[in-house]
Amino acid sequence: MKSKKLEYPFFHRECLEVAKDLVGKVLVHNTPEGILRMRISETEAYCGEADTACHAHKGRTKRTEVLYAKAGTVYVYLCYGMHWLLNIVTGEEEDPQAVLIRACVDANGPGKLTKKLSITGILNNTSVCGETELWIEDDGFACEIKTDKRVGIGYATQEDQDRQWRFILVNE
DNA sequence: TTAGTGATATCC
DNA sequence: GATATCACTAAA
Repeated sequence: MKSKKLEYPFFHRECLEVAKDLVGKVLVHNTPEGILRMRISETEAYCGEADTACHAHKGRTKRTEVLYAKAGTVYVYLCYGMHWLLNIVTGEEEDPQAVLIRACVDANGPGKLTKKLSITGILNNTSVCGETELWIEDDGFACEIKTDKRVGIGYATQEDQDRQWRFILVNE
């Protein structure tokens, strides 16, 4: 099966669905040095203002503005002063849902992932659809996916921390 | 286990 | 203007 670029309709769905479907897909970054490809092995869903773990849960700010954009928009966030975290906006415009790309095969951890792919804040507010330097491909890879609790969100309510909104690739 | 890092949000 | 916080990593 030939690789197929994922377009707007793929992201224009509920973030839990998108997060699950993104596992096993290939993240592609077209840099001046060449094209980098990495298979996504772990994602997390952040489902809007009702989700206390989501950055936008208490309203729109300068930082979370991007989450309100339309599906397929890239949200790159600098965390702890040194790590870029990569998110893809999903769902309806004006509804702050997003999928955090937590890890790829050969890059265990969101900070390492972005370092390997040369992703920085300049990609914030760009899109993964259309003519851009960053996109996601489906190469027909089928895999088993398991769910788990999200991590690193100790500030959220216990209820939200217990949600199984993390999706992990199971390697056979 | 702990330090380090810097943008953002929230408080004066 | 100042401080507290944070979806992390590396080193021990």
